[in-house]
Amino acid sequence: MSDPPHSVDPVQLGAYFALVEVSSLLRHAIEQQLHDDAGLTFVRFQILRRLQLSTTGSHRMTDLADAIVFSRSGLTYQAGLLEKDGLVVRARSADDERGVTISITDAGRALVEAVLPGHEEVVTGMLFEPLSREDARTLTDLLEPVREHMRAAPPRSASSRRRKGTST
Amino acid sequence: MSDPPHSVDPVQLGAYFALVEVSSLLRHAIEQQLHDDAGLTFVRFQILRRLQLSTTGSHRMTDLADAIVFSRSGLTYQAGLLEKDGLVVRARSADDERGVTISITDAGRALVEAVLPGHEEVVTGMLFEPLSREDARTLTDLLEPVREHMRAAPPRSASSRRRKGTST
DNA sequence: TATTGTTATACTCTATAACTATA
DNA sequence: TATAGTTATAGAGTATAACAATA
Repeated sequence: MSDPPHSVDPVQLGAYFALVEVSSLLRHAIEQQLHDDAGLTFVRFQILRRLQLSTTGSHRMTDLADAIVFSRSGLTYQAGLLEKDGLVVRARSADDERGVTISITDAGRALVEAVLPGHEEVVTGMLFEPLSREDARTLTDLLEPVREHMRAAPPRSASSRRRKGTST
Repeated sequence: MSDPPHSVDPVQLGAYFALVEVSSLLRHAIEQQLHDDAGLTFVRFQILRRLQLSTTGSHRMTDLADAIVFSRSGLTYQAGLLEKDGLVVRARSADDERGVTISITDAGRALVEAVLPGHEEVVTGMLFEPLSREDARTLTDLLEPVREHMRAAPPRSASSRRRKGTST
């Protein structure tokens, strides 16, 4: 019972548990702050933030879905909510008539700007209070390769469609 | 426009983004593996794992809810599902007649044991492939204080029973 | 009176499959 | 035929508030 065939590195296990717990607690706190301050969910905030960080303020729907690990229909749903509030706009892509380009509006930018301070306050207070700046850098250095590694493996939102009816 | 009143440490910001993205991607992958291999959600798996790790194989409901950052009603719901499948049992606490003690069953332990290898495979493959053992230890060393710090702050989910040392 | 856990409810979110249109 | 996005649908999960029982 306590000696299963799979010998796990306890160090890894500890890191994994800590990561899960920390991100879970952080996520909860963020979710609440965003909700209270701007009526935003974390998902919608992420969408807005991604758009805002983009040079063009725009993204292709599928790309965005991939970036946030979402099904396309899920993104359509969230985009609909954001659009209804005037925070984003959708339009057919210029280069590809099949595509849809979602763009952040001025109101969207303003909202992000308005929430950011409180958002960062939560993040700073919860995540970085016990960490030095150097620690933060170390954390990034550790997680950045992991992120790239995870992104390299393609759990794409589009792949689900491909693997499905493709008996051909 | 590029000089808002809130000056954020870009290093911290990077660490935060990386953490969010990594944990999100990891969570998705885990969720899928647990579902495919055992029909478990991440939340239910966490409940079982917590119980299994406990010396007694048991926990008080509220304690468990706190541990997993859940509302008590949410835990009641999940516990109901687990109990229906014979993976846990609930009984009135011996010392406190108001309380309920939830315990993992043999079937529950067996299921956890059965899923663990695949689970760890996912975690190892996604999270630790780009990390050395030393990196993993560093990661833990960074996140452990954060976890404790977060735990020290009053959890929002437990607001209804927040009278710890406050007021009165 | 405060706390524990459950219930009832209402709501949000997510994924799947079918559908339209473009490539 | 394959891809991009939407829609319809259906199910799961969560929190809140009211409630019963115990401290």
